[in-house]
Amino acid sequence: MLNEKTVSHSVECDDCPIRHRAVCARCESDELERLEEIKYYRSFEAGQTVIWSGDRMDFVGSVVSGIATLTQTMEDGRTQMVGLLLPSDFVGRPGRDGSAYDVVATTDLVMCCFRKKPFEAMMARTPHIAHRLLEMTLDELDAAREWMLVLGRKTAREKIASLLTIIARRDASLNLRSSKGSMVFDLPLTREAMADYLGLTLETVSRQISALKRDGVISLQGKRHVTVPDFSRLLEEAGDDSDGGLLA
Amino acid sequence: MLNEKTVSHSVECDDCPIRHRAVCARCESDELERLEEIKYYRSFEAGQTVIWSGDRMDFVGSVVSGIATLTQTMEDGRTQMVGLLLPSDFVGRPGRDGSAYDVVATTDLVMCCFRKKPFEAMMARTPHIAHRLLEMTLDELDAAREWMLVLGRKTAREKIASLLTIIARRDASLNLRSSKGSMVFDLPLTREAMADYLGLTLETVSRQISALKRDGVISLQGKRHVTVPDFSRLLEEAGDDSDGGLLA
DNA sequence: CGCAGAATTGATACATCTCAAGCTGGGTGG
DNA sequence: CCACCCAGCTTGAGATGTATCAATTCTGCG
Repeated sequence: MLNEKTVSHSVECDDCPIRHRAVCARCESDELERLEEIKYYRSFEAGQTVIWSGDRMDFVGSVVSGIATLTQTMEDGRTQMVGLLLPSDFVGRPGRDGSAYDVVATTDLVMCCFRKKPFEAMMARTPHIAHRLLEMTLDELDAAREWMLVLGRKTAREKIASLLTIIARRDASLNLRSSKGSMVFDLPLTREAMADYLGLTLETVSRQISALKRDGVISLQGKRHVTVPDFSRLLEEAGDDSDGGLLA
Repeated sequence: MLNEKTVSHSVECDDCPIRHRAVCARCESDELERLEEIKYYRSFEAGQTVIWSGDRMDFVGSVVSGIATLTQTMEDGRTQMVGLLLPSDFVGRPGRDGSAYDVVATTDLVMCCFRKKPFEAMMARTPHIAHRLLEMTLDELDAAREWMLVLGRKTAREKIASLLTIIARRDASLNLRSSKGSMVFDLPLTREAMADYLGLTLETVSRQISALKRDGVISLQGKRHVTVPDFSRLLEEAGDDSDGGLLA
């Protein structure tokens, strides 16, 4: 069942789709060359677990393409998603051996990996990498705190709307199509995964999506393809104050 | 009403209570000297707001003594605490101008501050600081994700128990008294602040504390002083699997 | 002493969960 | 090519945990 592959054919960093967003974004060409020497690719199929919580983790890496999730699970099975990893996001923690979370590929996934030791050594003498990693970590911390507000204080309907705005925004920033108000995108998550993200049950997720559809806030083509006729309306539903920056 | 003071008398870094835990922990003595030149102290009274969300923030700093909270507020007043700042914790984000959160002193508070520009410059040429800040940020991110599980999936009783374990642990790691199973500490938060931390109402917090008292999980002397006769029992109530590391 | 902020307790309302039944659509084997 | 199957999803009815509204009771302090 383990269909993970280590891809050996080398891809040039210069042609890499996440060249300017990932942990290597600030690297000069000579630094990139050294990274190129120690990097390797791994691919995973949709549904595969990349790392188990508690497992020893001897590598770090960036998502090149596809989507993965970070989840925590309690003994009795309750699970909470704590992170959604999109292309350019970083996985792993320099200076720690085990993973604190399960990392699961929700779509087919390609990662650009480094064994931890060489990466740490590289980081120690390459401030560009350390600084970029700090910046990315601070962004993730902000996102996590934003999410704490969603989890702690928003209603089910607001939670769904919040998730939709986030996916819509991320999608827009990747694909650069902001067709004036009307946005279209695919949900990369099952209802159950959305529930785990939002601290809800999948039934409640389904009901609230139906409700938003009934109220004309969104429309669906199939179960995953979403159209948002009026983004500011969606923002209102999410309880977000600012209608600010479509492409923040 | 603004009773904040800038304390001018200089305190030696060598004698600083957070010397070995704060962002400066890894600094050599020459680096410390340069930090000493640009640092200044500010104190705040209990209840005072240190920074308003959205405000321009021209400094960063560390909590030297006292406790502060990081909170987010929605238009309609719903509030979620997203961070609890104890001595040695860092406030502010290099590379960003405004604060995303309200920072409020819940007790009298002393902070060791740096104007942002000089600090950023210092950071750029002092890897010890940048690395320590990365490490601290990663720790905060882990804590935030842990908290997402609490907010999203735990019951009110488990939330209270979780908060108590966290406070107990932090208190123990500061004061180094682990009198074999029986732990004693003060709650640094009002019921309302606890509610804001846990995504509950203050009434529910009060009820669950009463329930834990009734069930012998904790006992109270006054409203703030807590005794935990059996810490592992409290951990069970929190829904945490491991009874692991009292002083992790 | 008496006031004010903090906390407790009670009664009821309501949002979300739980349990259960059906639906839908895409893939597979006969 | 059709029938079936199954994961993913939707919808319903009832149970339950927490919020809400309201009334007291503490506790420290001027």
